[in-house]
Amino acid sequence: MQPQIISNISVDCVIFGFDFDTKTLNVLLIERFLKSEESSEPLVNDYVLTGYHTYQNETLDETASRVLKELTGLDNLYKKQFKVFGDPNRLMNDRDIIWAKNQNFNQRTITIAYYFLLQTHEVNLGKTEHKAQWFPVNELPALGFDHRAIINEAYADLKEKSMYKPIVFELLPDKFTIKELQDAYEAILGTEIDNRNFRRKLITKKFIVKLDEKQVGISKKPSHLFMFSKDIYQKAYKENYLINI
Amino acid sequence: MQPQIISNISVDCVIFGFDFDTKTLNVLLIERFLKSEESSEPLVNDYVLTGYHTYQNETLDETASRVLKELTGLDNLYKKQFKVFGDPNRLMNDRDIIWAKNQNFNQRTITIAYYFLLQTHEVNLGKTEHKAQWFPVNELPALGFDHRAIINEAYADLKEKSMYKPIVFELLPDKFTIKELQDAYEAILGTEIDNRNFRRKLITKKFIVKLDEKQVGISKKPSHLFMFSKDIYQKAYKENYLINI
DNA sequence: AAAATAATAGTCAATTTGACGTTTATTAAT
DNA sequence: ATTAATAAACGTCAAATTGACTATTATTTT
Repeated sequence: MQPQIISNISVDCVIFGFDFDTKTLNVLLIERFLKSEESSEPLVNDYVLTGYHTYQNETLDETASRVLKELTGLDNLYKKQFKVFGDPNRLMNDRDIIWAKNQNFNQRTITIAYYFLLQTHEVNLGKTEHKAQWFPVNELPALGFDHRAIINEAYADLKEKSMYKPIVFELLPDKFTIKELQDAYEAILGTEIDNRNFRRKLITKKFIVKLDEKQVGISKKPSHLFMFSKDIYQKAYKENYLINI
Repeated sequence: MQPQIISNISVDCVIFGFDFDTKTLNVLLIERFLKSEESSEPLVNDYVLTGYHTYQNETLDETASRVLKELTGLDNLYKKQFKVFGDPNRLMNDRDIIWAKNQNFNQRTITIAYYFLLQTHEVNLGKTEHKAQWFPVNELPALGFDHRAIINEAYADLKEKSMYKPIVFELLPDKFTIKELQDAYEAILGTEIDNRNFRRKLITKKFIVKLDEKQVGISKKPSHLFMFSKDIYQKAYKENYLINI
């Protein structure tokens, strides 16, 4: 027996992935496609976030994790419930109306939006039954519902948090180079950062731990690997109540 | 005809008020009282946040503003939708169960939590029909539902934001002294701040504008009044993309 | 006129920033 | 085996900011 869904409440997930090759921050979207029965011409052909309704016996966090796992197979990623989207007129454009009719829903639905952070290469796109695809957050395709607004708010939240919290590390592997860290910051913030000042600033942080390892398998001078120590960070954070407006 | 409510969705409001006399950050709570029909002894006697269900044709932001206005008569305050509380077992303790029976609701309800910022003296407590009262955020009374958790999360969010955003000004009048500003920071952060360094740091900010006015009606040396210029702040902010982890 | 008190200004060494130029370790090419 | 190419990594210096303090000033009340 299927668990019962709450029909007017859903969770939508903005899955952010940092792509090391293109050095861009990307969003994972799934295709929404519907073609006319008569003309076989596409009525709806755009992209949406992954999401689903909450089950009666499930927390919202659990819904988000379930939805993520169904699409990516992944667990235990950084997860942030950042905003609720529940305007009475969330479904406004023609494609949404066609889609809603086809799927037989017409109720006002409130969606709790989450975002997740990972590296694009962690996801095996071939595996999922949905047609899922990465898009740079600055080059999004046509999107259904209010999903463009949801992505933009998620991105704004991530951008802001990245400036004062050690959240970038969630987009990187455990072992990373300072250059990769800088690339991630530049992708998120959309700015260039002076490499020498960036290095100096980050390397002096006690919670950025230098490992006895270097990169392998690259041409040119291989760089040192570092890791982020959550423990050291949290200890240091407690003393440090500074106003920085 | 009454607008129709969405029975499984509500909004709860954490109303933060800064009290200039006690220099504390307070929360406005309303009494929840129910007495036994036989014994006339109180079955439920604690406090809760103000809140209500969303109407079908209303945005969540509108619900929050409506609920605020009903209790305080106020409009146009700083408002932040900060988190959703929707666990299947939100209503757990005995008092909640008695209350729920009495009010005839037993459905899983998801509540969207907001917080508002103001000065305690802006609210005329006598005017409201509810028994409403201010409590210091660190000395909360017995609370119904999961409202203690909601307040704590709101407070954590406010604390964090106050460290990197000019949000304290929402707790102060338009014209304020540097001492009042410091008091507000100390109340929020729960720390003492060196007065001389604080003054120096804040006065040098271009968006803290010194007025040609002094305090009136106080003994001792009257202090200068300042205001916060949102315009200047926003202009300066755009250039300033700094990592501060 | 003096006492009391809160506001406000100032000092100095230590640290952090911003804006640059230089050296070093590695691989690929000769 | 030497050299060219390239990205990593280190260094400099003046300016600005911080942290931890002491001192002065403008008011009102006595």
